[in-house]
Amino acid sequence: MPKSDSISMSVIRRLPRYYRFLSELNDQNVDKISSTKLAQIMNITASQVRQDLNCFGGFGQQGYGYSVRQLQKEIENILGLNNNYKAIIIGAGNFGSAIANHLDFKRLGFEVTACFDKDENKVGTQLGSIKVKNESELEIFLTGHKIDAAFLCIPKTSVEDILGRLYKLGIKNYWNFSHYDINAKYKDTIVENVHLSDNLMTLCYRMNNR
Amino acid sequence: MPKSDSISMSVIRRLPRYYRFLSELNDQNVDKISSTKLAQIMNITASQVRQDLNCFGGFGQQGYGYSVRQLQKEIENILGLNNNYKAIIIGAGNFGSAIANHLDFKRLGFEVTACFDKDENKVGTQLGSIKVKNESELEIFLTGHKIDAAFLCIPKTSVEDILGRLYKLGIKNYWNFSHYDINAKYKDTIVENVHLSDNLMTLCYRMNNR
DNA sequence: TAGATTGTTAATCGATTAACAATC
DNA sequence: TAGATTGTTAATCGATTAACAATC
Repeated sequence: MPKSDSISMSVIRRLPRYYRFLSELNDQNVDKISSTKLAQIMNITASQVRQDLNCFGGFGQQGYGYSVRQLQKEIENILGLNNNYKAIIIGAGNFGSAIANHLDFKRLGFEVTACFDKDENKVGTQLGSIKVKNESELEIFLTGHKIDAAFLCIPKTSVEDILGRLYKLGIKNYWNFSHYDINAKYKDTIVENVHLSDNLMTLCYRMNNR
Repeated sequence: MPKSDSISMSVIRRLPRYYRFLSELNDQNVDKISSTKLAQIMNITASQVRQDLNCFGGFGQQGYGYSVRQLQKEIENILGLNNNYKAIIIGAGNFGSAIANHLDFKRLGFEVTACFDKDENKVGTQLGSIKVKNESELEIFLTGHKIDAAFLCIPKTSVEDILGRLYKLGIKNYWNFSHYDINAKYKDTIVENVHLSDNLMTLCYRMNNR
């Protein structure tokens, strides 16, 4: 029963964190929790917890609190984690294999169905449970399969070309590990960027300005 | 000539992005730029550019703009990118090797001087230009070398133990790829977290709520 | 019913944008 | 000098926190 309209990005980016904490509480067989208690654990304010949750509906019960299990399920639905979106990984290098091997995509709303690389030496090798295909097969593959998103694990210099091909084939959702500004080029795309070097520079700043 | 006092995190997290764009402009031999032009390129407002930069000093010249080279250098200093902070990588798995092989630490303010793993099969192998040491050698190594930061590329379950050891040995700065809440346990640490799964869930939300 | 805790409105705080005087 | 563009103050906007009436 979403109230939505338009939820602010600040709220949205906190949802995965709520989900993590609720999953943990659920695993510990905690079955109810108040906004005050949850706020304490997460190190935020109770007001924020209630405001955030109420963007999507009244999941609590006055005088009682929230059902952990129910709230976890609600957020799971809000995030859309059971969509099983079909994704492909572009680039079977270190980052490609890092995410393929360590992330539990199923639980994050995705299923990775293929991986592509242009390096002949990588083609045919195994990336987690899937086999690396030659990048030249991209068009054939995407014509035959409905793919929802692409995870770009290639350097900025390689993005331009491959992005053009992916976009032409209808891919509009990207998880981007490069510094290429996808959204500037293609306005109707949804892009989440992972800027590791920006993150590391921020650490450097904070160390430098302790 | 820092004005500082206390710069907000919003501003700080934008600095690496300014630095990237300025480096690029500099590489293209652009030697002056106005806040309006820079804002255009970066897709933000000119007001924000001027406000942000003026947190640290008056780097521009009225009627002219900013010297690209000078501004890039200023931000480099603000970020502290020439500190050459000594860091160690904990975990020689996919993420450890991904960052070791793909990030140019020197240009990001760091130098990775060692890598540790508890897996006997990984010990002795090469990670980029450094050799993987056994985690049991941690204490000996850290007693002999002044290390400024640790990059944790291990799963949450392994963090507790190793973090206790690192903290005891005086390491207070962390780049953290796990979901372990370092700062909750050790208040006087500086921590930058990389929560890839949170990021991916956000992509899922945005696809689900297009 | 009394106690607890939500949902929601109002107050505060901080961040972004606009405006313009200072000045190169 | 006239034109351009900064540095900075003021206005606006949005996000967070506080307060409390509704209600389980």
